[in-house]
Amino acid sequence: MEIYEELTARGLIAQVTDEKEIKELVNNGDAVFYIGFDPTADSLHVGHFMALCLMKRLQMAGNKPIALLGGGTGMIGDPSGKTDMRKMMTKEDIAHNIACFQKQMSKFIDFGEGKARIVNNADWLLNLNYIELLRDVGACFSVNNMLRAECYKQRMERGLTFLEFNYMIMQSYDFLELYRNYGCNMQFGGDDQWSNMLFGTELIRKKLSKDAYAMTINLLLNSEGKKMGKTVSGAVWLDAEKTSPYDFYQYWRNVDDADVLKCIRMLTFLPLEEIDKMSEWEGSKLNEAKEILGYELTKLVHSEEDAIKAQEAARNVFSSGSSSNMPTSILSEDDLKEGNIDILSLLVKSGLASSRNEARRAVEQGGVSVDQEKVTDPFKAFPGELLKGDGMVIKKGKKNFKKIKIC
RNA sequence: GGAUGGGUUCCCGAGUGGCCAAAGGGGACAGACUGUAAAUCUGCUGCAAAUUGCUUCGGUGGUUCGAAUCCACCCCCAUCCA
Repeated sequence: MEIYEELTARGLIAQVTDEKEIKELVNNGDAVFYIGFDPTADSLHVGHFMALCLMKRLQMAGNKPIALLGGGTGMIGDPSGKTDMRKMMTKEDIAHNIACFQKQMSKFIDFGEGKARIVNNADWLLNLNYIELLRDVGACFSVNNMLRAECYKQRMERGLTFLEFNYMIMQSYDFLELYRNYGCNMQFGGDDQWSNMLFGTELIRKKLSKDAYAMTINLLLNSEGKKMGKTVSGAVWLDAEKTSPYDFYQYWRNVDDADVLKCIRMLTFLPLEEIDKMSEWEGSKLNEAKEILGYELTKLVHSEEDAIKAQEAARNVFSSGSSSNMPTSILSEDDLKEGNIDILSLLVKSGLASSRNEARRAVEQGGVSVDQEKVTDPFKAFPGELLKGDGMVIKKGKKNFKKIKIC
């Protein structure tokens, strides 16, 4: 199966400007394509991961990827798909985020000589002259057309600043610039980027009378139509410091039944035949598919070792209650009061509860146990001795475990 | 610049002098049921402490025994007019 067909079969492709041309380019390995990454945080997240996978798949098929870091566009902020104005980032933030992105990306993509490229649009955007730019490319944009673009519709209701309105122009200019300098003939991006990308191809046509192509990938949505990779506390990060491999594994281990297969298909590199077999699985058998999903992704993002550890920790905790590889909190003697520690402090210090009130609630509602024994008295205290050596295991709710030790 | 309507707890949204830590819904959390799923039902949802105290309703001042609520000024958002 050729690469384009595989991408389609995995449900990745959303929209393309010219299917026939793109199929040919990509399958022959003739595409020089770019994907833009806006440095809005100091770590990549699952959404970026999809883009990186796509990059990798296409690279393996002989195409040349360019990762474009938005050091310049980041100064503006993309309004697409956002309901509110973005917070403006400082130059320092952006530079820091870019450095973090670069590091993480090189884990996935081989940026060796002639294989792939990483560029920063700050290099050409920051020194643009306003009047020159207006005369040069501003004349190629019809405001009427821009306002019709889907990505602005929502913002027309809630407010859109001129700053953000210009994002599309900058992104189009990027494409033009990459076409000129690196022969970049294709742009990929999330489906929410579609209109921005179209304007880029149009700009190239107007300025250079050349054809360039655009293709979007489906956003990873769950069965309720919400973006995946988000939790209440924020995104699921690829950085182990921000989302531990265990939590990362657990996120995927816990996806809805309805979403497992889609995730496996879109995010993992497992062969399609194997995935097709799984689609027969039903009921609790799907739990196996979830394990596979968690394992595969943790392996890709972190390492095989982390994946094994996370899987074992999860299995131990949920079946046998054994505590090996369990996430651990280390306390110090200072956390003890007269040699003891009370249950509420344990919950708070281990991070299982964010306040003593919350901890109290959990205890009172029967949701807490220590070393397999339910604790219902919020004043219960434990001697510090128990924390020495192997420590003790504290559980809040069904899925939150922590081993606690002292040293 | 002018007119009008707004800014309430994680979100939406009620509250127009004391009975307000603030209705209702959503979400989150906990319990039951399960498969670490979904749906459903129940509890719970500012912080700390055993009957209490403290902080919160865009900001700053003021009136009052008492302010989310009244007054003044300011900031922000939306709509219409320029």
